[in-house]
Amino acid sequence: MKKSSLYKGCLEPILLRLLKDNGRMYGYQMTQMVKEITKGELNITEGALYPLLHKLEEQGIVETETEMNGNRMRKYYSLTKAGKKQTAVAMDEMKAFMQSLEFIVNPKAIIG
Amino acid sequence: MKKSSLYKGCLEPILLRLLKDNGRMYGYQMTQMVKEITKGELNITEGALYPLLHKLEEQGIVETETEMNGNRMRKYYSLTKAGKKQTAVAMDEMKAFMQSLEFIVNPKAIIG
DNA sequence: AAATTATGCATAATTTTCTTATGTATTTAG
DNA sequence: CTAAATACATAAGAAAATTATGCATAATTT
Repeated sequence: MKKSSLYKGCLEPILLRLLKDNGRMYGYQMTQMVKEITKGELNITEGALYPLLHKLEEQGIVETETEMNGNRMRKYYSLTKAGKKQTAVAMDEMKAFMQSLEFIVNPKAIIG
Repeated sequence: MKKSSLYKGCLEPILLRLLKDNGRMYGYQMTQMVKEITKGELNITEGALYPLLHKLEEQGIVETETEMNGNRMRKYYSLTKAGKKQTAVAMDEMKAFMQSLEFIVNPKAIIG
């Protein structure tokens, strides 16, 4: 098993958390921030990131603004009103998920 | 996003933890125990469980003994020596994974 | 000055991992 | 006596990632 396979399925809540905390971010920035926060544990690949961001935009969860930084394009993403509601739900689900997996890292938790 | 998608990639460490703690288990028993531990949060489907168990056996991580319980078959799985080593590694990875995702459920953790 | 790395987006092909559906068979509960 | 639970297995399909590829500019290294 690849270590990275653990993150499968968690990318969406990760992105929602970033946008919730930082308001407005562009894709590359998200990859760098996650790398920093997780101390290199998680490196989001572009092939996973961009298609997901596009899906979230289609679903009306995020909206975009494209800006030029010198000659380079940046596409900024931010949560819509609906996206903020969805994020709250996702955070609750994530919390429940983490708690239900506690027994793996701390098996004694199920005894006491 | 389906709630259950969060668990993607986590099934293998879950099974390894169960076998580590309980020594010897059969498939159906694993599904029931996980359902109980997670208070119904996680229901392992047979289509995910059995193929994975077979893969782990091929890889020499688990070994099996088939027993008859009345007229019904039970296929018991237990960790091999190599499987125990692999489990220790997997538990460490799982711990790192959970910690690196802490910021999602508890964003203030990255400040203090 | 040239080459490499970093920044920044995007998509296609493939793989991994799961869900859903199907199949077989015995036991228990209503 | 029928439905649900127990117990295994596999195939078809979907979901979500990795890997590979492509384009382009900026900064850094050699």
